[in-house]
Amino acid sequence: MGRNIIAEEKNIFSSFIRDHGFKYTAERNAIVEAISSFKGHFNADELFERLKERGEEISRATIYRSIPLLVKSGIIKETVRSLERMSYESVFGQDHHDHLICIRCGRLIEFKDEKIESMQDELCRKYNFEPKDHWLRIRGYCEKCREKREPE
Amino acid sequence: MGRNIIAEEKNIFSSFIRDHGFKYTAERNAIVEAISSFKGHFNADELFERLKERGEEISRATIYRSIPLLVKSGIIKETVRSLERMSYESVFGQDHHDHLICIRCGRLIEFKDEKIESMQDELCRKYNFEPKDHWLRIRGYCEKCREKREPE
DNA sequence: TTCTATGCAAAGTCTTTGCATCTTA
DNA sequence: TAAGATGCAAAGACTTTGCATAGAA
Repeated sequence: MGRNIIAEEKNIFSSFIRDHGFKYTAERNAIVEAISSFKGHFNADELFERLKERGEEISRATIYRSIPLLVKSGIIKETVRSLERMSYESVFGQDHHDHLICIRCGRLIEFKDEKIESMQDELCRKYNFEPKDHWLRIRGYCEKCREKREPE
Repeated sequence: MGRNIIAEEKNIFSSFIRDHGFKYTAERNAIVEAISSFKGHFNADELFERLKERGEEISRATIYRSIPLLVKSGIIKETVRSLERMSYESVFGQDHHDHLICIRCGRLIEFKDEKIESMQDELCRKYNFEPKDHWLRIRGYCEKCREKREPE
């Protein structure tokens, strides 16, 4: 992986673990590395499989137990959960983006809009709220589906 | 229930059903009525219980089978409850709003920002996307928690 | 009458948990 | 050595599905 963020992620996670009196195990280390190898979203099962590909047989129980820690440490965050299962993405090393989701064909269009983001910041100031993360999904009909729109 | 939207919801749903060659059953009617009685979010189980309270014993299978139809007909939409199970809300009879969510104390601040919404519309035009609905969540620290911030 | 809907129970999918064993600090 | 962590397998929570029967159009 070309991302040199791995070191940062490892640092953050291992500090988090130790600061809370937990233990930084080989499994947890492998999990952070595997997470860093994802470019986009992943779910618990995909993480399990990725670890397997990398020769690390870590039980699903451990994966599931590690996810809340990863989220709390700040290196991953929850992402879209439409009809699908919960999925996650790295907080570092990726451009933030939001989603347009087509109701009909399920197509997912990623976008990033600076103007919307700066208005969000402005809104937060109004509420004296310190934003850490945000999540915008717009559901509707994509270009291709606008015409032929009918329930499947 | 004070909402006189029930008639509208029933109309929309029954039209949807009949337009697609399905059948408008007593169960489906009871389900629309129960949905109209919710003020906010609800999930499949809460819908089941609400029906029971109203003296309608409708099987969970039927509830689950009806939800996609309700969504497609446009009278309810998915909403978000973070780590919890999927939940829904009525499309009518409620003000749309988005959320600021405090990471520390869980406080939920509702807001509506016309400027952000109109920029979303503009963005959709750029992608030739026809928006039907959107969700914006901003996670961070609320006024009260900004100072005393510490991981739980 | 025909085609769809319902309920039941069984099966599925995803996630969590108890417990014995192993590991980190 | 003590407090945690892991893996396994079993249990849970939520949702979907096959099938026989009931019901709407």
